[in-house]
Amino acid sequence: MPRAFLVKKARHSPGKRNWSELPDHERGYVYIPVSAFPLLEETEASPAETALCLSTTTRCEYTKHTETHSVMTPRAELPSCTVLGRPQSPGQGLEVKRRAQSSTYVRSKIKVTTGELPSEIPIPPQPSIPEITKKPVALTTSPTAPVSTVTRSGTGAQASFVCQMCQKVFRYQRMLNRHLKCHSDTKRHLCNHCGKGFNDTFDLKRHVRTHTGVRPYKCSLCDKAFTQRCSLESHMKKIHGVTLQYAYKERRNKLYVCEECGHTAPSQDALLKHYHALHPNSAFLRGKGAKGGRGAGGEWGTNKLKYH
DNA sequence: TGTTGCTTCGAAGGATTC
DNA sequence: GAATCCTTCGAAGCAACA
Repeated sequence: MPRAFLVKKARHSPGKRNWSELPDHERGYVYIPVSAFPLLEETEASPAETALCLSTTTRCEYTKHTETHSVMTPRAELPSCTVLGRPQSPGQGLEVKRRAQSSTYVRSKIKVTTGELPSEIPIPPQPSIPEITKKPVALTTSPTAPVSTVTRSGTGAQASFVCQMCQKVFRYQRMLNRHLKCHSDTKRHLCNHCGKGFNDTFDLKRHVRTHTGVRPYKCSLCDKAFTQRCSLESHMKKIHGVTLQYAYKERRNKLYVCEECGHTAPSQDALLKHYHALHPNSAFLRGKGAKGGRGAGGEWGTNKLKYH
């Protein structure tokens, strides 16, 4: 039984994961043994997880990264064959075994709400969020500065918005507004699988991949695939000694991911065609129809509860 | 028991859309 | 201009292994 099964360790990083630091009884979460809750195991193992097809490419593929880079970098190949039903390569046995073990562990960590499904979770009262003073005031970095007010100083690019909770400074009010959500225990985006809440849509989307098994980022040098790009890049660096040549905070090529099966497409149109061809009844397409087509699966898997 | 690799997620910056 | 979406960085925690 995984160690994390019954023990919930406290986070020691101040100001981080405050939501997780809430006692379980206050959040309504309990840990439920997989063995005692077989349905969980069944419902969380998506077809994508079991049928995720990984390329057997082992040679190093070099490609020109982008027009903006003159450096030749090994390409972190993105899966093009993550279609359901594709057989797995023979050399994948060990990896599959590891993943299976890993999956069991991951599932055992899943927290399940003791109450209703997310869509029926009662909306708690919105915690008070500090107001932002409209009147520009002098921004001071003095440790003796009052901390009970959110302040703004300067104008235009020089403007600064300070969080009264942690004294962090932001260039834009929208940044501060979003930051203030971090101090709130209320999460607007709830996972349909486990009920966990997130501040951001993409945080939820990313989290849902832990339930669906979608791993869009595939290593071109081995069979491993990852849910996040940084995981792949870390893997490439540590395992294969390949450091992708990107500038600090440089944007990578956008990846269009089918959250149903993990298939990746080079463009939004290609992704749409894929959805129409293989997942005509997907939540993605339903959302597209409802919204008139915005974003690349932005609302997929979300269960938004708007408080404002 | 310490190290390594992987998974997961908080949080902020920037881009896109309304 | 605000809201939303996406990318990116970094850190915590776990399993596997030497």
